Amino acid sequence: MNIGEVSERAGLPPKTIRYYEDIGLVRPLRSDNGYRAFRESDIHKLAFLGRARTLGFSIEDCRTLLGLYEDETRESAQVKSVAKEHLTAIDSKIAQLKSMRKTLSHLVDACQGDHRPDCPILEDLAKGS
Amino acid sequence: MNIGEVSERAGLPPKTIRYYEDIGLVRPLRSDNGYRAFRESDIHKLAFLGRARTLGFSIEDCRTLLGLYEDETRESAQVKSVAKEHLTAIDSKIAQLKSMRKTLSHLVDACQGDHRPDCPILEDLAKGS
DNA sequence: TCTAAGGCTTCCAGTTACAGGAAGCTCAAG
DNA sequence: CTTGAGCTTCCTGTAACTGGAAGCCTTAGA
Repeated sequence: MNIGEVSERAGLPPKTIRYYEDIGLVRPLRSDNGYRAFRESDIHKLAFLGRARTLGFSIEDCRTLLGLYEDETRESAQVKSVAKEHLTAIDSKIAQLKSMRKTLSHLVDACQGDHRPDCPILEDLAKGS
Repeated sequence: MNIGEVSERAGLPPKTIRYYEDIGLVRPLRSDNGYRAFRESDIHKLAFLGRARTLGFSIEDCRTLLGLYEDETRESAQVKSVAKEHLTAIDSKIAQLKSMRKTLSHLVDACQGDHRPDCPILEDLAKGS
């Protein structure tokens, strides 16, 4: 199967698929004309990767997860460990964003947003909280 | 004042300060020995930038905000507009992270995390939600 | 006076996960 | 036989820095 169809079926842009091959996440065969020839197993892997990326896992995490997926001797604890660390990272990102959001929304509310130059947002940035 | 002291006073690493000069956010003078010579106004700007970055504004937003800050003829509506757009972006990032968090925490909870290979996390990634 | 340690300089590479675009080969249709 | 779509590789750019190398400047101590 050519990259175009794979792209549709796996839900990933061709550029991304080529990139994943570049970094060794998938290894499609090649046809005589030089085109990539994907097997069902490649598509399966790509879809796996797409879903892992949707959950926010880094490429390196994805590589690890894919390795574990293909390793019959894995222990679920290994998978869980990767996922838990990622969950922690997500939590701290959320906390950071919420903190930004809080400050920023106060400032936005305090700003008149009219034609005059006076602005609490700039004042805050200028002198700190 | 040299970059080291400015770094401490503005709370930004020297590398970052040099970078900000590179991209034209600050324009410190130069001493005869070639060292950067920062004025109080430079430090003030750098601190402003540091706080704007802490609130998650992009460098380009920071450039805009700094420009507005120094523009006596600004209208607060311009500032508010930048801030509101950023707030919206923050909100959608939070929403996205929360969505990831929800799925992922369900999966993590469902995974035994023991020595056996069976893992709901991998199963989910393999076949999608 | 010489030296060694910092601090400063510039410049180049690496990071993350791709996207855009150019130049050129291949294939299917009319 | 030509045209257009699809494929290939390769190079560049993105965001916002960080790390490191090579080398100049300054200052304190032996």
